[in-house]
Amino acid sequence: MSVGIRHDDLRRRNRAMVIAAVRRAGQPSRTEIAATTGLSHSTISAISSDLIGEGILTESKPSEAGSLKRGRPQVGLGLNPEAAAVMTVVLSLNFLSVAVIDYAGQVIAEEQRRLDTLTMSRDALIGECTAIVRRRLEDPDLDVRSVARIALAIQGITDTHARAMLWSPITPHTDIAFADILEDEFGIPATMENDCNMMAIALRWRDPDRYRDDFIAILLSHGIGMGLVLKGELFTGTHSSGGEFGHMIHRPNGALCRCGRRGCVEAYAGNYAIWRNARQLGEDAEPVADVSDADMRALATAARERDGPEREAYRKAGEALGYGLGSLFALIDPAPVAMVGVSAAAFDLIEPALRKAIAQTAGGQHSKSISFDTEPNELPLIREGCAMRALTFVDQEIFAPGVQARAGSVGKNVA
Amino acid sequence: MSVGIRHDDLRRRNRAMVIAAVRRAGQPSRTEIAATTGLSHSTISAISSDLIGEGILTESKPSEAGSLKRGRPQVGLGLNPEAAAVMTVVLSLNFLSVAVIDYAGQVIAEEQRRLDTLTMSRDALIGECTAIVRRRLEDPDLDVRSVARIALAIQGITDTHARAMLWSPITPHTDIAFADILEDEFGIPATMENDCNMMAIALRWRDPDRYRDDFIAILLSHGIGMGLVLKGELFTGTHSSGGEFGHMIHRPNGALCRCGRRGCVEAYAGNYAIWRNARQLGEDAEPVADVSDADMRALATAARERDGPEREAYRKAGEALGYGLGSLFALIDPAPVAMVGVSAAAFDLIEPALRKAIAQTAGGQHSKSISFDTEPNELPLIREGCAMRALTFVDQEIFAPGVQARAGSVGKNVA
DNA sequence: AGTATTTTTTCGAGGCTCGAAAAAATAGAG
DNA sequence: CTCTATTTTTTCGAGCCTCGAAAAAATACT
Repeated sequence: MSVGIRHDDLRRRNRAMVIAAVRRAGQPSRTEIAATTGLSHSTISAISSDLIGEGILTESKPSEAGSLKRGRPQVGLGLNPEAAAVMTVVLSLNFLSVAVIDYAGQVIAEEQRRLDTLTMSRDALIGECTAIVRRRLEDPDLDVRSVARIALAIQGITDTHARAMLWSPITPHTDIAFADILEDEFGIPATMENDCNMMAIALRWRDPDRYRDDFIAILLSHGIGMGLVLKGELFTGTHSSGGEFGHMIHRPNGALCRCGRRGCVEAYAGNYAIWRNARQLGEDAEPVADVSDADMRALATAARERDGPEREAYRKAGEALGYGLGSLFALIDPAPVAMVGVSAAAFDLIEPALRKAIAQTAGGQHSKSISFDTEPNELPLIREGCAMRALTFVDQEIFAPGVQARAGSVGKNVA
Repeated sequence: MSVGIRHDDLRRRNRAMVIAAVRRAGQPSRTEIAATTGLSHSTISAISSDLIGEGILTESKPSEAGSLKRGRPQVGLGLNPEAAAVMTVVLSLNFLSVAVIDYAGQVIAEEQRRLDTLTMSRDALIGECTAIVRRRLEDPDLDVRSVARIALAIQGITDTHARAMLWSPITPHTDIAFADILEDEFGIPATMENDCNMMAIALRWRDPDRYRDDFIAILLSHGIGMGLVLKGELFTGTHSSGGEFGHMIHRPNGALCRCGRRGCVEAYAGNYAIWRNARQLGEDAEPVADVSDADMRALATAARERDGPEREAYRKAGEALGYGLGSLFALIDPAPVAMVGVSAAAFDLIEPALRKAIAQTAGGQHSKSISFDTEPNELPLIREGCAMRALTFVDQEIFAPGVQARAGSVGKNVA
């Protein structure tokens, strides 16, 4: 059950709030912070004075040259880039990418590597990850005083506590406790996140007007993934990262899915499924391991040129996505959707069937008003999401510590 | 965005916590409350002294005669039944039921009425509701000093803010702002809740060990409804009460649903659907308006006796529920399920097909371990849920007031 | 140079929680 | 029957925290 609020929690929470306000607003003045947080000027003054003294925030002279106003000019508060750094590690099919990011959110170093994730041994996969992290940490060019947090992201299922990868399509191995492994190796707190959840977080930071309290990010890639923000919080399953939209059942006993089951949404809308249908291989055909982005783009071009099996394949994908979204909307009500990944570039081919299908569901009552946005490139989004997740952890747990972790409502998934 | 914590919020929150602890635990001593809330004995002493002085709590001599312990005996704290009262109004098909409940949760008066909800005019329906509430409020036998809150529940869809019924199967009329109507009429704060959500809340109070942080209540009745608790909070849609499990799509373009669409779970598992299949009327047959509980029980008996269309109808219902649950579990991970309503009494007929279907979904990976519980009688559950919801509102908003409602995380759905 | 205006800091007041110690209330020992 | 050990509850002063009001700071306008 929820736990009492101690007197000392007060300061901690309000510190966290000031830091969060600065991270969101960019260069807010103390007065602006007071307005958005609802705290008094005196309190904000005291807290920001502390934070500046601790090197967490910095004062920056009025950024705008056009200071037309009369009185004492506002002085903006900004995040001190040198207060800390975080590292992101994104592990995707045959590709490993890390970045070091300063406290203000700027990338200060990165490194990428191709690897054969599908055939690598478990130890080799882990070894590559730790090695690349070590290289970045030991880079003498980089004055990385303090990497305070590492956030990993992987396609697939992670556990609720963001400690381990439970299953992933990019490797045959399961249950790898990446967070613990990195923490043991480097002594830096780490979390293991789901890629689509990070996409959702990144969208929220990129465009808070459009993606605020309720929205959906769907990854249209080899598999189908989803990141869901509801009521301002990242939605996760009770045991796992959850939100396995791609494995909702579209047609009982339908097409063969990569997961071994039948009729999943992914078995109609994943790249391999579109490929399979376009090649007319039949719904029982074994899913191929990978379809290159170039091949997918060729498929889309063919579908746009003539009415053939390619176009029909995209129609089926749209239908599956539409019915799936309709079922999802029956549960959560409609919300803006961002389509991310290679096939988002072919959304023109998918959309008509999708809208037709969704209109036939209870959740799609006002299907006209549901807005879709597309973003073909998922990797930058995932990286940004990881960075923001790691940075907000630092904001809260390192720069505003003091609340003992108790049973109950600990660790809200604030997106 | 979230708002700063003011100094005076502290006391309010801790007051609310003490009240909540007493409501949960029954007759806890101050020492026990200190232990569960994590606050110091001094604080608990001060707060409970206030609350007793205000007539909200009462001291009760050591309830247990067997006070074997050595030192000063604990004195239990209880809710003062006279501190307030709440009223519940449950509106279901052809039936209206109200109850007055004291602050300690005991029913002190009730009244029930049959009506023909399907054919009544809008005004007549509203009139019946206000009339029955007025009779209870004006009852001279009852010393109802202060009904502090009214909670209504109805089958169907309500809005997120618990103000209005948006749509309900029990009446052709839509968008009735029951909460506002009652508030205007009687000047008592009211909310309009979804029946299945109230079931979920009641289950949590009845059996907190089984139904704690994550569970599902499914109403198997004429229609199919769902109440969902995730991470300790009632799950609602972004605009409506949400959780329209019955209208997730089971088979695209499948059986005709009462909602006018095709292939919804309800079109296979609702009473009318089981009836239709048992009578072999075909999937396009118009759903009947009502099937009596007696008829449903007869159907179940027939299905148990011989392998015929009745048994097949229950099998199809199980299959639809199983695939639906599988899709749901793909999103939220498996959780304990309570089946409520007439057809829960026929769960033996439903379960085999349900388990078989769920085992074929991604969400049902460990389908063996998913536990189902049945409760044939929904009405008492709904009433209890309403009562607890209204009482916790009183706990928080009347007896621990002081936090201004701002934009942001206001009104958590604590189940 | 003086005044108006806006932002930020300072300072005392009032609250809240906490820990330690005292007070209260009982069971058991002699 | 008295005294001691034990447990619960209250009391009290200390230490923080936030707040409002007033002062100080920094600029534009006249």
